[in-house]
Amino acid sequence: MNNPNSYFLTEKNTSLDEYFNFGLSVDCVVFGYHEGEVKVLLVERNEEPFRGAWALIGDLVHPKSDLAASANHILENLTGLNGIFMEQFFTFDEIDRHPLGRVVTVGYYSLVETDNYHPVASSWAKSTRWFSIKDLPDLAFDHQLILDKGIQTLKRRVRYRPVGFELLPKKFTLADLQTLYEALLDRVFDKPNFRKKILRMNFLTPLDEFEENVSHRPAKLYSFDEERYNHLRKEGFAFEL
Amino acid sequence: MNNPNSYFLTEKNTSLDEYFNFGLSVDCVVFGYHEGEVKVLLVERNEEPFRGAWALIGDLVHPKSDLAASANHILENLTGLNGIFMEQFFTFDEIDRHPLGRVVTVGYYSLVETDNYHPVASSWAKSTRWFSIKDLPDLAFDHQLILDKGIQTLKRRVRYRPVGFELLPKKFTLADLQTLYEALLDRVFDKPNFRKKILRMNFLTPLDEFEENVSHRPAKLYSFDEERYNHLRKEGFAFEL
DNA sequence: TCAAAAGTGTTCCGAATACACCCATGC
DNA sequence: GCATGGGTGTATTCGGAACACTTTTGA
Repeated sequence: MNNPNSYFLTEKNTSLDEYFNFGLSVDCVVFGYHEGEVKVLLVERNEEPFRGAWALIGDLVHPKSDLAASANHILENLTGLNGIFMEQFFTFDEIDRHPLGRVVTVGYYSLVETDNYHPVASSWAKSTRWFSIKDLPDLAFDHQLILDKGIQTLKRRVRYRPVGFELLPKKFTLADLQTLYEALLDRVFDKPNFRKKILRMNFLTPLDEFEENVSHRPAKLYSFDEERYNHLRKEGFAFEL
Repeated sequence: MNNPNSYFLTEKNTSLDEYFNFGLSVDCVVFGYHEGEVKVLLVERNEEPFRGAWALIGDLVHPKSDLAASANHILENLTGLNGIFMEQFFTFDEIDRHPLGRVVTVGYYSLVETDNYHPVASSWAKSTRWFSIKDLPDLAFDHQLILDKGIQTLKRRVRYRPVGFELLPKKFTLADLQTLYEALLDRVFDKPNFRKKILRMNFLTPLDEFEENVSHRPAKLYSFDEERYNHLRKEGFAFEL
């Protein structure tokens, strides 16, 4: 396959073949939220290279598949959930980033409710574990870099788009939401003001239900108004506060 | 090369070889600004496929090179400028997106001062031309999609980060800056308020120079305070107005 | 002196901030 | 009744929006 008509082979006298030797992979930064902390799902590798090391969930993409399908596949494989929210955030192409060859990897982040998550056994993962993003182990490959960029992306994105829907259970209190935002943005908010601001955005539906078995006044439960929520997801908003 | 230790070859009984058949390319959305309009630089292809069609500036990446280097190379090649501002925005991996094989492309956008730009002859480009983003021709490959995503990225990013530095000449008036923002965000601003808002951000240095040869009161010229500008680039800000 | 665009000041209003206070529940 | 967190109201301040006005130039 030597195609002189290719528009890329400009001044170089090389054959096209030489160019088609890349490997492509996906790496997923799976975020969850539990007990006031933002978590990331990592796997303990059961194979060389980096056997025994913690790593992001990832896989080589087969030329007949694509990134989204591959990412969905491994996520479903590992969490038992499918149709998880997922978004591409960056592509890493350092020449030496992978010991097996020239592998370019595309980073995706996804958001899951940890309550729904049940780890699934897998041949290539010795174990999986949630880590707080404040206390992460050393990672295989350049996964530290990918993870950092993923966290940075999430933190930036949360200011312009709603995120709670994917991370919180169906019913939650305003305090839950506030704690989530505090964890994501790493700061505290004034309770009355947080409430006012969030409620004014109109993407919450107050329910006629309350917390139970708490030794204080039970909090009202809310759910997300999916329509309005998706609208804001597209339009964006500025979460100043 | 059949590596049973690869962590990716999970349940599939395939050899690793099969996976290393991707091509990788870069496509650059080169933005400029001239006479109150945001422009994109396109090339008229001189090679099959899509000979004669307009396309983004792009190239296959050689396995021994990387995305940034390749992008810089073709930009320098085509514009005569190097070290142009450039940022990755999305990766496109549709299976059938390229007629020559499985090519995954990474979109970059860059910002250039059209004043500095001088088109350079190139073997693979019959011609190059600036197009207003409001009046674009049909494009080769899936470049329409890439361009749309690039424009969308720029429009979004301009709200959170300063951009004028790369698009305007060294010295400019506040009206220039306002017109640029109006073109980027596709809306008009109130002059006094725009002024107040921009000046409050402190990234402009007022010069002791003025417009010349205008048939009205000459406007003061400004330049960007590079230090403060880069600081805002990193930190981000919300451009509400 | 007129047109045209630069540049300033002022008023109005809504939203962010800070903080005091009341309410409902378990123990 | 008291500790605990849920939930509300208000006074203050700041910034966005609208708009009227003055200034400086060339023709």
